[in-house]
Amino acid sequence: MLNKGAGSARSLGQNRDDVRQHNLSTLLGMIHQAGTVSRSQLTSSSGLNRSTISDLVAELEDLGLVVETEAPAATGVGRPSLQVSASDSVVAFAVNTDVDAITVAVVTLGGKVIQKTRLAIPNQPSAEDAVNIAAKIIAELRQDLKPGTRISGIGVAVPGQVRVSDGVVRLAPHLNWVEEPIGTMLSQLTGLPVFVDNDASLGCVAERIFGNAKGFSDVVFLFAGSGGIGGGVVVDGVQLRGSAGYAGELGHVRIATSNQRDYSGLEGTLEAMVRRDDLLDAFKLYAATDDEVLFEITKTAAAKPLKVIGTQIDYLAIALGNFVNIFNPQVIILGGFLTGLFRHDPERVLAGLKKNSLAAANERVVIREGGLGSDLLMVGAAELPFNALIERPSTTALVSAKPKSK
Amino acid sequence: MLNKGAGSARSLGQNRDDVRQHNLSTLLGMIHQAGTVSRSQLTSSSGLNRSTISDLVAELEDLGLVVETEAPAATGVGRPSLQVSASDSVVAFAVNTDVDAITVAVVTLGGKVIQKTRLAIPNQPSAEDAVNIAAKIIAELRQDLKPGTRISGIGVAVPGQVRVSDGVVRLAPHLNWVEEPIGTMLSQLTGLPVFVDNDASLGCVAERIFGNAKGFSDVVFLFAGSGGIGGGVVVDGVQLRGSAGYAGELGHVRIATSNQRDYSGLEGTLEAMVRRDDLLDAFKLYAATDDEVLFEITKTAAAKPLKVIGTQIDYLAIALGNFVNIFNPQVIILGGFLTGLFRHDPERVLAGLKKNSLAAANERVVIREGGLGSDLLMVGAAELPFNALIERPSTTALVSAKPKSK
DNA sequence: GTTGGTTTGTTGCCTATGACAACATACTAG
DNA sequence: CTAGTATGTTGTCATAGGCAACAAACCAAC
Repeated sequence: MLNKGAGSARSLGQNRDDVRQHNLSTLLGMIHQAGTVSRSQLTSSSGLNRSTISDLVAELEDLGLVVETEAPAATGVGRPSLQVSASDSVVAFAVNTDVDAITVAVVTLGGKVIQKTRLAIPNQPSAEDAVNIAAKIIAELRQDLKPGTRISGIGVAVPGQVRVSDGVVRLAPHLNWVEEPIGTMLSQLTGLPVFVDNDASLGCVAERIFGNAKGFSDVVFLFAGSGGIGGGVVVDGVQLRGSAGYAGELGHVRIATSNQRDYSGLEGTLEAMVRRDDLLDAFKLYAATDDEVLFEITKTAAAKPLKVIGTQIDYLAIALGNFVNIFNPQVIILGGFLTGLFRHDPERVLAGLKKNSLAAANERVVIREGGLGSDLLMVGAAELPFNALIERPSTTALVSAKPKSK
Repeated sequence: MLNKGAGSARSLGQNRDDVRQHNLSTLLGMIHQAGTVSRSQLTSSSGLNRSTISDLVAELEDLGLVVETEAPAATGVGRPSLQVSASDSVVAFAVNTDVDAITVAVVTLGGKVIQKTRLAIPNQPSAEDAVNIAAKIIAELRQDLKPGTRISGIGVAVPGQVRVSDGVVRLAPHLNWVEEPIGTMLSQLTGLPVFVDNDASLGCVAERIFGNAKGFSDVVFLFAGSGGIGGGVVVDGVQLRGSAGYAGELGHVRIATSNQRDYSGLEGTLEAMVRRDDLLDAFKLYAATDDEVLFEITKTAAAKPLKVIGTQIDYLAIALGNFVNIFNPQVIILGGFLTGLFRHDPERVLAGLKKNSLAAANERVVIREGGLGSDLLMVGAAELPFNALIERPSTTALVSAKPKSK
């Protein structure tokens, strides 16, 4: 029942049946991303004929994936176009196994988080504990789902390196997990398809589809929290995964000659030079929520913290310069306390970025804060099972919410 | 007549006609890459039906793009399959505008270099000079083409940052070119479609299709010469280009805290820390061919050069570690004098790579030397017009070799 | 040589699906 | 209420890949 990650099917020969699948997939993807679109919009942006759209949408409706509704507010000349929405009765579970808590959410195909449960955990949970807790919460949430709801699967965001193909966590330093096959474990407990990926990659996915990177084809995403710095990259509209799914480890890119180490033991990396703990030390805070850190970074006027912040901004700018030279993105999304560094002195970040990258590559790049807040990872994780569904709308099996009460 | 670079058509809706185009394109791509394949191989690797392959190949033959021949040496049971080859009468011109010479070649659709002319230039040529010289050589080579030969266009490899979309060289430090629209210029002189790209990116393309990265979907390519260090990346089978075509500037990635600058003025970058001139100094050579440098690096036993070489190896390893963390490639291809550094002490390179990257990401990566030698850039540059042709086999116009002698 | 087995090429027919055109429908504008 | 416009619906058509049957070209064994 364990599923492969969003695969990268190289385009070979194309049977005629594939056309239908491709078009269904494309339409469902558009509807998923937009939440609600009119049929005429689908017609123009897909380039297909009106009658074809009609037929395809009808098939998606038969599959129970989308819902058609009358035009709500009639505006403009001509007959109002029918609105097509992703069905709210198709959902995915999103799981985030963090150091201090396990969060589970129910996300609809339209991208809305309709339920969220966060269970604080005293200490580093073992993989087994984490999976058991997640399975328990999922079972409870599953009871509360409306009748008729169907589940496409479970997406898990893990702060560590994940072999996407089979859902094995290779190394999660903060959780102290090594070679944990949590995909298989969770799949066995729940009977649902499970997909696992790195948390930052999923944050990137979420920002690209529903957040501040929406509509961009080349995106660099950086997120910094208590667990270090993670990254995600979208290249030409596709999430960067690499040959085994470990690509995009932007926090572990070496940018300085230093023996400071990051949480994975690498020297002089972005994660080693830009540390939340160093900020807390400077603020003389010994524990703080992310919001408190953000507030302090933005507002502080004391000399010592300002120096630390300045140093971190400069290192961040070096890393951003590297990423601009490597990826030539349209937009860079910053999340976590990197948002604070950017807010503190945007000009310094931009100046450093320019200094550390080629003029041609940096001339159009824009830096933005992330736009999804606390739902970021939930939305991103849910994309994993949804992607599988969108890739094969007519053949992907959905699981009924309440198997017993048939 | 100027053409856009190998575009990244996001897959929208698909008309039924597109299927035929897609399949023609896929087959022509396979034939181009293989040089010669049997029809049965095409059948199995495309997944299409025998009869469909028959029909498609016939269409490609009608278009004059491929040639079918009887099975040469009958081997194995069963009826021998017809062999399909890329037509030798379809060619592209490849141009490389380097600091000290302009090279022009004629490359066949099968990837063979059938003519090559290298004209040494005393000093940095202006863009205008370079284009005029290239146009002149192209005109001469065009005279010598066999009657019936058709030209798909011109591909130009430039050591600098190129806006691929319209063939403008934004900055080529060694040539001292700024904002030179050489694509348009050369197109006007020759009447042929012109495509321009960065030389290292094209080297990567060449290695991926015909060289030591053949068959890999995730490749990092690094080339070092007298002009500095350039890079190219293949992600999931697709060349990394970025939003405007400047991606893959791997030589300008900052890896050290240093005020040494590279040729583009950036501090502490790979290109700044791994310099050919530093090696020449250590060898007490004041001018040397690439082969001489390679020989010295591999063979030297003197203390001072050994130290320089060791330092450069360590910096190279840091950069490679970064690229492994970022791209999780299957293979890294080294070209130019980086080949020498690798040959000098492969274990040191590999150890440094491991030290500077995550275990999960580096566990399967392989480092190889480039396999194409002096034809590298010619083959790579020719890929630009060929790619345009392969993308649209039935609608891309080919130009006759001798327009006058009609 | 002959026969059987195997693989591939060719041919004619079938089917699925997107395009198209004609018509119906639902809105705005005046 | 009429004209104009944009969209949905329906039936027909054309196209291209699948398929099955047959032919062709090879090998192996006797």
